Amino acid sequence: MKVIFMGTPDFAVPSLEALLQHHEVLAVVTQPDKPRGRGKKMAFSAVKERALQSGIDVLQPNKVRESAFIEQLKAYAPELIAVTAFGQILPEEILNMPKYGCINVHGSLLPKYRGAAPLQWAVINGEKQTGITTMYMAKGMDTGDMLLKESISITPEDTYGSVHDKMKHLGANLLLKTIEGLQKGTIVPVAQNEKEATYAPMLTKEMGHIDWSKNTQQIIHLIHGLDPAPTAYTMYQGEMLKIWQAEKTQQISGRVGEITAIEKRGFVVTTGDGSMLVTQVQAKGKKRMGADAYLRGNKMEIGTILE
RNA sequence: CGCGGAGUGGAGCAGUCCGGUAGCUCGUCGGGCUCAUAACCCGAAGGUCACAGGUUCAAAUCCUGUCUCCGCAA
Repeated sequence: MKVIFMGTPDFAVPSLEALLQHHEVLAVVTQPDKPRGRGKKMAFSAVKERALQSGIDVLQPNKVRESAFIEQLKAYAPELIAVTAFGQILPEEILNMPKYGCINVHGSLLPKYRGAAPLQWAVINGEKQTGITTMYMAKGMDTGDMLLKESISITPEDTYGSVHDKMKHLGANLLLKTIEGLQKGTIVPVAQNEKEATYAPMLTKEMGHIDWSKNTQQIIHLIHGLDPAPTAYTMYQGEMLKIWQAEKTQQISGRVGEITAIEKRGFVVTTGDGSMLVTQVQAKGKKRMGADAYLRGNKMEIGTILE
């Protein structure tokens, strides 16, 4: 099938690769290059990098709703537009353009977790299961009729990063199955139950600021859900200290956020419902390291309050 | 040229301002104590102080350049 693919980050790359193998990719649409990283160098999106490798046309409109871009798209005469984590809202003119429609690969079991950060929120909320849903795109945010769905379990050790890596491949596979089903006419679109809809808004840095009055388990879910970015952190002696790993441990009485013990593997902090052993951290300007290593060069005082 | 921090035995750090025998907390190895131990005691090994030049009687430390890593901001 003649397809145009829209996507931007690493999550979308497997979807593009799947299409390259099984369909005719007319062009790839991705976000404009932006200065990124240390030294403000211009960087291509992950999808653009991959598209260039295969010599596919790359379109990078600032706004997809500009008429010039829409005309450009029309000229390709796509039969279907596939979208995975693109980052821009498509106007109706584009949604109605291809014969097989515009389909989206979304990282949750819709109608749960509509929005920008479904994977992170599923982990933060301690969900035991999540998945990929493919759907027809509609005007609203992730409100279109659902096509196929496949679930995957979230283990207690899973982080946003690990779920992300599993899901991006699941998404690519489901995208292929969906296109195949649409061609054969074997898929029956199902409307989403609006009453069950929930939202997963974009994450902010501030969300990573740990509230020690929360339960240990909630804090651990937050740490996992924000790993590898934007990362959970606490304030120690006025500096940001990122917390990468922690586990529930035997309770030691203390005030919320107080460091109550220094152990072999890390330090113990009082939470809203008990104590938590922090085992991996990262100080400003330093690498991520085991809390035991951190403690060798940075003596923490028992009784210090983390904020 | 966006701002900033850092490269010192296997790990994390001190020492750098005010040049002059490389230190701390761990780990490792050997021995001891112990019913036993991740605990304790004694001892040992292990470092071209990121790299390249320069200044000096003498450089981890001062000067110049390079490489790498990291935080912030985007």
